[in-house]
Amino acid sequence: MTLHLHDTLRGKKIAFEPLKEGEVTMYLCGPTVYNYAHIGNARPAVVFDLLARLLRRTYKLTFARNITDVDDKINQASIDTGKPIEEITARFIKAYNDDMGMLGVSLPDIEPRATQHIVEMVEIISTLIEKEFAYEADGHVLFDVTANSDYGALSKRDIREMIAGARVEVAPYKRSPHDFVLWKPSTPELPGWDSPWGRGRPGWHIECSAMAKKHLGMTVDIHAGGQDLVFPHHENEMAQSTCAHDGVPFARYWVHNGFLSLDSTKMSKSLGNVLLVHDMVKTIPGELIRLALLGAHYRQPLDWSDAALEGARNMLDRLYGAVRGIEVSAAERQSVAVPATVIAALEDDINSPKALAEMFTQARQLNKSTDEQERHALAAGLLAGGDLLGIMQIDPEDWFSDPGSSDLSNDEIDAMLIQRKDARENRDFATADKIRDQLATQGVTIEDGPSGARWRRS
RNA sequence: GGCUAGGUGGCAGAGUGGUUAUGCAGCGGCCUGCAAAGCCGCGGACAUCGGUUCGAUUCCGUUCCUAGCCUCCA
Repeated sequence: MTLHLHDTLRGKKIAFEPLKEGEVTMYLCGPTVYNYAHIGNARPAVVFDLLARLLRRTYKLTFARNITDVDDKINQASIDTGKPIEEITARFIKAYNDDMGMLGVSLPDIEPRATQHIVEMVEIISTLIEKEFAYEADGHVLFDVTANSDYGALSKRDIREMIAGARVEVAPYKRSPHDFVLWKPSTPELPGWDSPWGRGRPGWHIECSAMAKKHLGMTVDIHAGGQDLVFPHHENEMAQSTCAHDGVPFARYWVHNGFLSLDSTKMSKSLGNVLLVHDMVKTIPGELIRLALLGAHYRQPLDWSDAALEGARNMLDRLYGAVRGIEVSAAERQSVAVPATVIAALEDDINSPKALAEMFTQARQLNKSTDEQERHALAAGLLAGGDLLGIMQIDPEDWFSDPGSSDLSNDEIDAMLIQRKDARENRDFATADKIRDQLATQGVTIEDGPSGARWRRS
């Protein structure tokens, strides 16, 4: 099985072939840095981090994830807080990378910022005007959607129908209601750059076209993002780029992740149900959040809840439980093969739930086996699979003994276990069970095995 | 209203034109001093109504429902 991806433009799953043999370029629409990332923002970061890991196994990958650091919301945040824009963006870029890092998301190869690509944006806009795909009106430069016959292909929309159903008041300077802004004037107090059309700032969509071209070339292999970006953002990017490049395709595969809801409702600030990753990682292990995000297929809707998190914890308990007590060196887990079934599942359009199911199948084989050599090999494979998925990244003992907010220390637990061991050896089961019950009330479970007792927190 | 994606067992969540998902929960058994963990086994599902077919949860169409988009948004 080779990698297959669901391509939004073609509307089906397609065998993946990069433009250049052995090399892949991928562009992901990253954050607008005016606030902390919430759990919904984390989904594409995690999903496409997994895709990047998968691609790096077989290709030389160049992965770009942009930063939108010029935007009305950022301007508003600056006005609201009285802090300079640069201070706000710098702070939230760092927070974003730190928070995503806690979820096992690696940094991309390139992290281009919009404000550092104004020249390239102006260049594309000029080209579009020259080729008569764009026009200047009332200080703005707008893209003329009627000049692009393919407009609407990505989001499967018909411009004529859209015009009929338009709900928004149309700016008077637009020739057609769906023409979108490439460049707009800026006021003296807002960020702005000199351009052939006066001092102004870019529209939202143009940055991705400019940065993708500069860093990855006219055609990227994979363009990724959230489903909500399909229209208008990606539709517009595609229109700009293909028109500026005389029809050269902009992206070979468009992949979009589904939405995340929170307890079956949309996350929104007005409802006050926004979960920030920055806060969550203070009390929840990052890889637990990551696993919960990978628990559903990336294109499916995912409902975030305590139950979902609980389910992920059970899964990690089972996986860690399987490899617990088996020593696998770091060098070994790096060199050993990831189970083929896990790879196959992931190569089938990033089917992470299937991949996890295969991990459990291997875990059961491991639990079943009494042959130490076989157990060791299965554990190593399981850990290698964990490395690919970005889970099982800590020592199993630490996983099961993390004191968290408990006021009972690990040493105290060990001491109680020694007392219990003595009691058991004297066949004083009443005392032994009393100790076990006492620990149970504090969330510690004892597991007696052939090589003595071990414990875990639940 | 339009477009897109969905509706699977108690819950989560894959998949398939005829045979086991997987995890949690439940039931029975093994193991254990008793438990826990683990192992073995069991039950239980494919929204609705039609159609195609020897046979459909899987393909086609209807209806109902849900989510996203159509305006900034992962």
